[in-house]
Amino acid sequence: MELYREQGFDRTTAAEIAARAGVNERTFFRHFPDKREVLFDGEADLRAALTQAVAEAPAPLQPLDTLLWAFRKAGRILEDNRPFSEPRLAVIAVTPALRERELAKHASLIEAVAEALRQRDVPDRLAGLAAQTGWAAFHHAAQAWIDDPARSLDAHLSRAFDDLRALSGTAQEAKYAARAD
Amino acid sequence: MELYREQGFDRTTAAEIAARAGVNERTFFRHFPDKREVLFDGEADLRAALTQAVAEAPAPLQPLDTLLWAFRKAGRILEDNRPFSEPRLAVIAVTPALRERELAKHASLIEAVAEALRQRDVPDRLAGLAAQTGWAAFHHAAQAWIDDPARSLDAHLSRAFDDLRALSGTAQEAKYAARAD
DNA sequence: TAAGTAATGTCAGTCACTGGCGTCAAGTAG
DNA sequence: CTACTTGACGCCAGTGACTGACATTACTTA
Repeated sequence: MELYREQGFDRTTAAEIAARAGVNERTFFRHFPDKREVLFDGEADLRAALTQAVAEAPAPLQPLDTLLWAFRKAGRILEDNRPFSEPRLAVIAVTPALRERELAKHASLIEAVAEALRQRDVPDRLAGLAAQTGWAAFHHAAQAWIDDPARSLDAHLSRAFDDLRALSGTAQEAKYAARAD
Repeated sequence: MELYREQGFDRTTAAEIAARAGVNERTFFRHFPDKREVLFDGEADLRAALTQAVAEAPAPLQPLDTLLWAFRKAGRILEDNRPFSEPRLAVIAVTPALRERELAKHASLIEAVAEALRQRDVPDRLAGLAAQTGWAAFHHAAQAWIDDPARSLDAHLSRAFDDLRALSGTAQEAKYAARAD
């Protein structure tokens, strides 16, 4: 992170990172499959938290409500990690190669969430769609929360999921949801 | 494509591709920024078709209906290109590096669609969410269409968007939508 | 403490990609 | 028709991400 922030991702070599960490370059590549992966280490935690939260959600909830519940719960990880994830996201945002990897990670998380939904007897076809849709809302909320930390992540989540529902509703509902911030 | 299909993406070098095309390796990299990009050349066409279709959609439509309309229209490009895109997708599917790039392309298309929606006065916050959500449905439909070409792409699209609506509906609606295939 | 195992260092090699430079072909102005 | 520009291509050398093979060191455990 230090190096990536100082000189940018593209201009820091794997050898530099290894040196800064006090190890050999070869050793670096034994810990991380590639240069990008360094920034996506906590992903396993988030995945575990998410799938577990989906599994633990109250039984009678609808797919999207299940996801909202799960995202609220897993969101605490984000809130706790904000000091770390903020510079991290800044680096990712300005590096196309890292954005690609981020999207791949998200896709993998979405698939895990979809699978967790299927375990809850959400119909197969709906599970994938619900996971992607819910994730989109989650992602929007997280982005809004980064830009505007004054509100809680939960508040941003509620709004994003309301927007989602408004999308499938009537014109009036959609416009209403848009007007109320 | 020949080489990627014969020996896989990872095991074909840029030099081989260049040789097969009868040019120098350096020339290859002057035409494509990198090895992956070769498989994503038609993207500009799809983007143009999509944004134009969104712009041309009947005025009174809701965001998601606008997208359904646009995807139907742009879907013809897919139908016409099926012989090309089928082996292409097969190669992408088995190569993580290519899947990453595909996700990046999709993200870029989604952003273009979102922008097209904003041009139609879809509220800012809703546009991004609608684009991602609609794209998810489109993608599911396209995938289903690849797996089951018996039905038309339009039919798959209708079903996917119905699923989408069912997600925001009541439990009964969702289960009903799932039962009807 | 000795044997075994896992982590690290060293070295050489492959390959994607880049900058610099010379060549050659196709205009284009005069 | 000629001089001049422009653009596509080939050639060469270099950087840097990774990888495999093997030696070495650190750590466990009997």
